[in-house]
Amino acid sequence: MRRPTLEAVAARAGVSRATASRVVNGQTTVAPHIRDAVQRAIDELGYVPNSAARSLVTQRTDSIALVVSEPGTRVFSEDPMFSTAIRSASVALEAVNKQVVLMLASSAKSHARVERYIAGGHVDGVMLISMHGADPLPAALSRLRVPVVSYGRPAVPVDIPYVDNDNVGGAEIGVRHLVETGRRRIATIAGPQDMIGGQDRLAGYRNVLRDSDLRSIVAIGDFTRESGAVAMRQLLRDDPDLDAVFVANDLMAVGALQSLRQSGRRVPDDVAVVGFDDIEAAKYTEPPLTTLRHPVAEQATAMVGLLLGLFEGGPAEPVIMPTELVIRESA
Amino acid sequence: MRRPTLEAVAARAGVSRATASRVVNGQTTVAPHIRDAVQRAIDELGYVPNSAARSLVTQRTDSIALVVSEPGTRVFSEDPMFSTAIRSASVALEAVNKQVVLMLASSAKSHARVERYIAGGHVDGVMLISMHGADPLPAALSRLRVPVVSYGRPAVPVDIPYVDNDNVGGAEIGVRHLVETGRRRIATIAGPQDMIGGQDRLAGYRNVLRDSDLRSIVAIGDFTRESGAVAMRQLLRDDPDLDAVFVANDLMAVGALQSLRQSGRRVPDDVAVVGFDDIEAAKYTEPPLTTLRHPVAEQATAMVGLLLGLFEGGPAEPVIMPTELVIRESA
DNA sequence: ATCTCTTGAGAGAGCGCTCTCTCACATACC
DNA sequence: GGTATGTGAGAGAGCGCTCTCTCAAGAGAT
Repeated sequence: MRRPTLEAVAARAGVSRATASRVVNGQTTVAPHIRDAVQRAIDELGYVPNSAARSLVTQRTDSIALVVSEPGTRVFSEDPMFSTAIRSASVALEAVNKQVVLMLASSAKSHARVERYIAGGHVDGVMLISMHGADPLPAALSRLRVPVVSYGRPAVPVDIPYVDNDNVGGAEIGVRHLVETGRRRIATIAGPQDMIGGQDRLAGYRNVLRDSDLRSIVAIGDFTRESGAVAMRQLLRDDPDLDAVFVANDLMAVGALQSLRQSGRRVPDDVAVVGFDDIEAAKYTEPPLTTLRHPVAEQATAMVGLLLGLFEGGPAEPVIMPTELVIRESA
Repeated sequence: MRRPTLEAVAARAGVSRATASRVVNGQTTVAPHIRDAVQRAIDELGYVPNSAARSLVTQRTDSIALVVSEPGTRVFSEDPMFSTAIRSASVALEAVNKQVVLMLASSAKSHARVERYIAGGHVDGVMLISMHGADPLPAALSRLRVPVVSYGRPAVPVDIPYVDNDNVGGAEIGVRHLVETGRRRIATIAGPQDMIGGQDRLAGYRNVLRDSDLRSIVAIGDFTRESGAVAMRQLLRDDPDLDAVFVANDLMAVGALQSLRQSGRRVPDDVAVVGFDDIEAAKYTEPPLTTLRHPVAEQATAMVGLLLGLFEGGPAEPVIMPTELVIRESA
């Protein structure tokens, strides 16, 4: 016993398939009593349209690919930015009845897979989350003439609308806060330099130090807690007298705090720490973390809006969200 | 200019559509030189099969719904268990060329949406993650005769194979560790009692205390950091002399540690703390958290195996994964 | 040389739906 | 009363694919 078809509904209601289709798709050119009869048949049979058949003829799938170009397995699982963005985007898409197809693209092999899948017309549009600079995906997808939007500015200049926060400006605010509270040896733990976020936040740090005639002290991490801990130890070796550190994301800041504790430094008395992202965990560190907040959920929602706009044929401008300093106890 | 069809490939290769289809689907009953000709046509045209047309006739979609019945918005974003499970399941499914359709089911409204979608035959199978006890979804889906597996034992006794860890046993190990290290006033911060994990871990705690003739001191949280902090404050008010607390997940343990710090308690000297899950953050708390580890990634992979087994018609037994005590500094 | 059997390839139906085209009928206008 | 104008409903094509059925050609058996 298979699922009922539109044919069955039409037969039961005593109308043609075309009329049944009209009712299913909410067209208004159906007389009320006929509409009711069809509706009753639908309810009685438990009819649900076959999506494959529908998208075969409409050439739409009502699905959106959410492609996560994850930098590494650890970050995806641990960094709440990802889940928050995925969650918000999902909710926004569900609100307009689009399905979310989640694709993880970590290796070159999976890149090919994603590309093939998108090319296969399985989805109406693509949302790209957080790719590395060398990521060939944005360019490849943009070539496929599929509507694509990106969470975070693509590293390669490619014609894809995106939503991002003001990474440079945010970093400047954070570092300036350290300068203004009297810190003089301000180091930074930067993010990976093949990621736009990593580059921009480092640029913001450098901008402020240059203006203040302070020396820059840089260690590079990869946005994981572990790398933050390692980088902090290295910074302390390089310059034991540093009195502040701007960390490019909160996850690394958590690791940095641990290293500072292990080295006997008091935060913020000996060393002030400023993070970036304002993840939930930032409230629970010892001491609670001063950090830069940006509206991840709103960014994801805006990204959905951008994509929907693309469907309507509208030209889509990049959206930049503001960044705000949240002062807690670490700086 | 639209995408090339099988028709076009066949024409270019000078064969029939049927033969082209045979090559695309890797059937062996095609002479080598014809197969090569078709393959060349495919490459030249950049042909990709239309999935809608294919699944219309095969009645398969090669997609799996990953339904996350999230307890609350915060947990999904913050608890790395979710992202780890989602990630591992995705990877395992991609390995067998199945697509992952991510669906969040938080409200009753979205439950209906999910049910309709599944009923619509959009997917070949369903993986359910972490539902509440009152969740009607497992029963509803099982009624739809769609293959369903669950991450975590369903609260309602329903015929769905699942993968879980030994929550009761794990909790017992954790609490026994506290007893054996001389703690006498052992409280617990339990998880939500409408979740199986919440219930079972509390049951494990109670089992050990009963055997040891110790009094149980219980506060209930909802698996968020915040609720852990609140619950800990409450426990300290109720029984200022408690010397240990077993917390039903690490996220709440992080909150509990903060409350303990704020109340001036030293950990583990005054109060020992044992968590559950061994999330990455557990290594970075002050002090690092003693907790119970279970293999989330492996569980997710096993769940995929379970579902694939269901497709083959195999009867599927529940899989229970072991839990292991990781001793750090908090207990 | 005739018949059977295997192998490779084509013809064509049909999966379930949408949507254009067509037409019957009712209403309005001169 | 005849023509123009709507309006509601049906007929039927066709979306791109798979898969069964059919058949031609060659190999092997008698």
